[in-house]
Amino acid sequence: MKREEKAKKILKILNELFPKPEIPLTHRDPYTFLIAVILSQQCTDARVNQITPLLFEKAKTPKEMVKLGEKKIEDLIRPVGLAKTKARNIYELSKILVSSYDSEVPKSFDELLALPGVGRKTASVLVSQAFGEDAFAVDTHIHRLAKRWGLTRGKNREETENDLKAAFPKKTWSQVHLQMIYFGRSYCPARNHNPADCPICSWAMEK
DNA sequence: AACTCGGGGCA
DNA sequence: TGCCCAGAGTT
Repeated sequence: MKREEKAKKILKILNELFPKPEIPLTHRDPYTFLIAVILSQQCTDARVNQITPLLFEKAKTPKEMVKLGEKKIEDLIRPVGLAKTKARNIYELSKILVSSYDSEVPKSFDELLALPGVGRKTASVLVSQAFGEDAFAVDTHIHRLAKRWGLTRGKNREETENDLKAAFPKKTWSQVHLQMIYFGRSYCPARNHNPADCPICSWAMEK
């Protein structure tokens, strides 16, 4: 099957299964979204969702976070793992936002990348999901699906990102990114995956 | 590009 | 208990 044809069929299935994917509440405010994404690093959503209400009740702006202090942050986020590192990053990052960005979250990939605790993945998620830029944030989940669907032969993230961008129309990138994450959770998990039961792998998977 | 790091999940 | 893995940071 030709790539455009395959991508079209995949788009159709994703749109049927996840029409207009809902952006979770925390995503609407860039600062709390950024913090939630950092907390999600190497951690399940369930754990993050359990602690964000408590954290944001205490501090939901950079200024309040700085005031709360590193130690208190660490105590509040303990269940997400890597609490010490994440608390330090969140604290330092919040100080930088206050001092250099007028307490706003910067909107460019490069500025985000320069913040402590923000790497390629977190910066990509921010620009695509909070700031509406057309982007893919390739993490292992996205990578896994792209490989299984034969959309990339890539071994690294960069290559996968380029292949996905080539496969789908630009204005769909951010939405497809979200849909792929939801699809991966429900139909195409990392483990215990049976291609025959997956609405896309069942026909798209190569050999 | 390859390695390190701290910690979660799972056998 | 040990192996694997995600994602940031470092070299």
